[in-house]
Amino acid sequence: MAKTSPARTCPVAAFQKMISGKYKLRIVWDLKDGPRRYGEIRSGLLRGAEGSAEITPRVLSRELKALTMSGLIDRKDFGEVPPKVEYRLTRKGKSFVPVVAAIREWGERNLGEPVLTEAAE
Amino acid sequence: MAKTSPARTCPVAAFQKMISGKYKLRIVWDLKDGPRRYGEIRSGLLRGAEGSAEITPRVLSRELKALTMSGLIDRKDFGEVPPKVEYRLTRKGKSFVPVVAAIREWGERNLGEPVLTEAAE
DNA sequence: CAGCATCCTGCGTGATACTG
DNA sequence: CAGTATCACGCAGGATGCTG
Repeated sequence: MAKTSPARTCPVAAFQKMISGKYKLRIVWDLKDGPRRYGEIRSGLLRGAEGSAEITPRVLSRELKALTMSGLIDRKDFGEVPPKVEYRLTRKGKSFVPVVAAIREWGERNLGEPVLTEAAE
Repeated sequence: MAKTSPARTCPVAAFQKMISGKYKLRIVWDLKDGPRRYGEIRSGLLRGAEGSAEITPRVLSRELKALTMSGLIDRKDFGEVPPKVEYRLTRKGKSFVPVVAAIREWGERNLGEPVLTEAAE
């Protein structure tokens, strides 16, 4: 459906869809320091979260696959046993890091504290 | 800082939670130009989306309430009939606009095109 | 006009178990 | 180690109808 439709799927909506999922953003952030293996990502996510119990392989796998299909990360399978797979940011993924950084920065400044609504209530 | 704060609810996770919902980001973006009435927001969201059919009052209402409770927007009820309610960004909400801007900018640059996964790297 | 009440459905996510 | 398969469930979110 090429369509002539000029209505460009609202970038924000597309973004929402791309990062939908509880771990995608954190995975990207985790990979900014370099390639990581499946298990490392998993452990990393666990360390970062105090609330999450465990990330099931099914979920993590899905997130990674989605990120790969979004073109943010790249999967490198070393083949052979024992299995070794590394995930790394693509160029697109790297270009996305600053955005995540902005999000984190803002979040740290405004979400760390218990919502101090300056005039609310 | 109450708590020992070793595991600070990951800002990214908090962010995700805050903007969870299909319209929150777009509502914030819409309000950056100034206060808007309920109906205006609704129409605005419809214009911006080519895919969304209609936003049900139930959903929009919920999003607005959530944003209000997050401290991003402020609800001003003019009372009296006919009902007139305006929503506007709080200081916190305004500080969030640049982040959304970054998201949009990145999205426009990278999500408008059909994912050209650069094989090379 | 700006909502709320009710019903219904798909999907994201967690738990558990198994495999190459 | 790095996944896949199956089951189950909560909840976001759409449809409809009603109200102050």
